[in-house]
Amino acid sequence: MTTIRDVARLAEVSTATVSRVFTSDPAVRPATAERVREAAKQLGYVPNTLARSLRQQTSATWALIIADIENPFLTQVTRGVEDVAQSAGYSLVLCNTDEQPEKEAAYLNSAEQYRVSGVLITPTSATSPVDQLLARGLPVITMDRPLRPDLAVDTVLIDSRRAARSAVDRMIARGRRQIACITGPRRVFTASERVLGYREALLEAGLPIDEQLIHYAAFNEQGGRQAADELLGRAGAAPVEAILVANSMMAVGVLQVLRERGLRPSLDVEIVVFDDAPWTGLLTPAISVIHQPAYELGQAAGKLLLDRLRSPGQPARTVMLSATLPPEDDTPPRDDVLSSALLG
Amino acid sequence: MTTIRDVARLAEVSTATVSRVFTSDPAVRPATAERVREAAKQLGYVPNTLARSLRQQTSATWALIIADIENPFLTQVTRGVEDVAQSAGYSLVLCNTDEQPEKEAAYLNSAEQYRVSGVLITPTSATSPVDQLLARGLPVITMDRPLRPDLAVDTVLIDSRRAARSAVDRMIARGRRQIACITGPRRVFTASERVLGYREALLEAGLPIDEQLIHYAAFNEQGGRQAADELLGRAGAAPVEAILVANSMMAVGVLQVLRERGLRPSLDVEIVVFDDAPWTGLLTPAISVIHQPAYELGQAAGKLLLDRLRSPGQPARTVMLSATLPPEDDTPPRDDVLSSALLG
DNA sequence: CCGGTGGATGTAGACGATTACATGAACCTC
DNA sequence: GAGGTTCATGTAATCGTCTACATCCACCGG
Repeated sequence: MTTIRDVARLAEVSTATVSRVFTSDPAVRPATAERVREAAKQLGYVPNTLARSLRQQTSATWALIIADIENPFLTQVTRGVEDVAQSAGYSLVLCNTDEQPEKEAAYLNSAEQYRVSGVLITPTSATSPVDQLLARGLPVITMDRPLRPDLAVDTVLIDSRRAARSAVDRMIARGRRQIACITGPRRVFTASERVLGYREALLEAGLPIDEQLIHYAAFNEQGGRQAADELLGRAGAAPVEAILVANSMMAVGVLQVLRERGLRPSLDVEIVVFDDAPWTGLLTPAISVIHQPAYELGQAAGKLLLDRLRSPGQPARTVMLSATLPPEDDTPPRDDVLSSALLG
Repeated sequence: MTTIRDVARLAEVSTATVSRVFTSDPAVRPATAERVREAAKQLGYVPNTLARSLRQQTSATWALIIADIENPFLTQVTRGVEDVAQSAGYSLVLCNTDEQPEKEAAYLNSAEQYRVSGVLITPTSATSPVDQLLARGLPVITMDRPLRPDLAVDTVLIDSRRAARSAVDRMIARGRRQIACITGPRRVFTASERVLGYREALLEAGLPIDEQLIHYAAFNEQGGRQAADELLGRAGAAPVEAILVANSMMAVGVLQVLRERGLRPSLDVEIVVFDDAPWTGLLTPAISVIHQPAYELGQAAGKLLLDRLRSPGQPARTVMLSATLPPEDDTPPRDDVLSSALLG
């Protein structure tokens, strides 16, 4: 590997001058700079970021720790963060925890070892071990899920409780009564939050809450499948008329089960899903979705991190984005609408 | 930041001993090691990976450069790579090129700066600038798309030409004649390869090839939508009876257009899609998919990299995985099948 | 002509770890 | 008990870069 010394020798200057050229120090005479660049090019010199970061005590890198790289919601969040990072000159190290606290702890630790300049995380739980990072003054931004309130970290959330509530309100208005909720692991904030919204809507409408209709499962297709199987397989129970599903991967599982049981989404069982996966529009009739501003969440998180890096002292901020339920169709789905849409 | 020196002082040993403890050198007496660990814990010491990598001239990190993080095929590839990396003790830096050669070049450059120990890439073209990395002896593994054959890099591919050919064979056997192909950018290997398979099938069946039926577009929903619009909007042309679509994101766009034009997938226009996105099974009737072993591709790539790190000298290898088209239903879809599946 | 000023460049000591080699103590053997 | 061996630990150089400070030189005003 060629080093700064090799370049210095060839260009007949000191290593300091070479370094100045590569850090764009204006004090170097243009002619000298040109000679250095020429030598570097000839030798194929590339600065060693490791050495630079070690010396400067900071690396222009952020760690982005997400719960599941296969979740389209989170990949969109990633895009948002990425765009902000890139435009501000930071690289991104992406870590995938798979919702496992142990993996998460390992990544938090390695973020510290790599001396990244900031960490953005969708924590697996409110008690994720970020204390040590904060104690060192390493900025942490939490996304989509809050951490313990005493930790004072910048936070970006989506108001999914309110969205869940509106969705269930609408189901009730349409006359549904046996309304179920399939959500993620209890420990995950957004999973519980969506159940809260669901409960609020029922309470406010004066409807009873049947705990049998609330299912916590893994935040993936398999989880959705399992929960739907239990929900729909209950002997002697009143038939389920609507289901609020907490994410699009679970929805795939739920819809598969409906299909296997000969139930038609929207017609026999109304389905509302968090996340607007593009395929939801392809079903006939299309199922309802709750749009979450994922890209914007990532962007907002990136900007909070930039702000904090610029002015470390300021108090922690929380940004709340809202999820939206598209305006209701005037014509509620009926069988004849289905046929015409499908056959026509 | 506490350093190895602080720990050494507190534990009353030299920095060498502390280092030995953290690199699990067995030559340290257990009692001493314990004292060191205790001191480290008390001070909250975390080794500085930057310094370690600088000294050891290698960082236990791989760069994974993928074309599109929102492509489910590639996120599955990522999972495969990740699992191999993790079990071998490597960290993964994930970079997203968005199919843009400039971004790709920037990431290749920064991989070099970070002194990663290997690079895995889905190149945006066969001429991606990996020469310099190879010249330095930095292992490069190319995935899903080959690089110039003179470069001698390890390669993992999926035989999508053959899969495309089988899919079109089947369409022909079912009596389709106006068969179209919607694929990705011409520059991308897999995009062109799928067209080749398509052509081969038509040629072999003695059918004419209509260049108007072949559309190159962006590898995303928008691209699929645009290509389908052009394809189906041609005035006075014979109606398209089948479409081979080169990935699942494009398929969403294509299916939207069909829907808008009142055409029923499978019935009016047979659709076969590369990648088995989970939602494809939810359509009625379900559309055909070509299963690509994405996770296995990632795994294979990771293993090739491990092998190469262990024995750098060996000649480059190419692993070819096969894509599979699920066995054909005995009963070709007909309207009555549709109704029973949908209503039943 | 002299002292001062400012601009371009060089010198050398960090940054935080690893590791070849040196050291010294303990133990063994004859 | 001298010499050899082994084991645990210490010393100090090194990885590649940045940067505070020193140096040198040209130029300027009086």
